[in-house]
Amino acid sequence: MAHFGRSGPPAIRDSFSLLVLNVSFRTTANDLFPLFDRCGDVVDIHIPRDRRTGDSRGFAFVRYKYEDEAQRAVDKLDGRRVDGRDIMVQFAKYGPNAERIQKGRIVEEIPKPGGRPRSHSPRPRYRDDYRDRDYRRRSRSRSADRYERDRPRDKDFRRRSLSRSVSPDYDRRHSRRSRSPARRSPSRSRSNSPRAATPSKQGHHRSPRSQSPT
DNA sequence: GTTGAGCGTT
Repeated sequence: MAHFGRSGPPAIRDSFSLLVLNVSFRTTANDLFPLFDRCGDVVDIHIPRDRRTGDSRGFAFVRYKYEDEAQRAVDKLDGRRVDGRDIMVQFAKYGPNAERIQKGRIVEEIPKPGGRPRSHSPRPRYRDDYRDRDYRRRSRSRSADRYERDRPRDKDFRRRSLSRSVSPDYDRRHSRRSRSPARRSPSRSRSNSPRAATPSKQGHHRSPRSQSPT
């Protein structure tokens, strides 16, 4: 019943795949079940989720028993407002079973048990195309934008950064032993760095006594 | 806490 995608797709011999788009990210299969179930017998509902976060991608797949019900749902639930968003119901075109789907009708051939052809498998070679599933960049949103940022490829840069960190550190310790350890503005120590100090901070200083007690 | 064109099994 409400356990969709738990034990995999049940009896997909004859079913119609419907694609529901424009659904809210919070919408779940259980939320669409009562809605689509009213249009007919829903065989199964699957909502693709992200492997990283696990959140819904914003669309779901609904399988009906008959095309009549599927078509009805497309005409009835299509444009329906769900969770505050207008969903779009349409027949699934692509998918793992799309090759065997005709207008939404899954004409999957059932392998006959015991009747295994010993001659030669119709598969010349194994399907190593699994890697081809590079999972197209569907997340063209904030997530992608953030990752699109220029990443530091220069490893030397990182190393140099580390080395540079050591120099001032040594100077600071040395200076501390030689000079007065206390009462030393951090900004002054910074000036000791081999690199030219940036006097850009010498604008104007406000009174330190902002809240002086009376 | 956010986002929004499309096509699916963790």
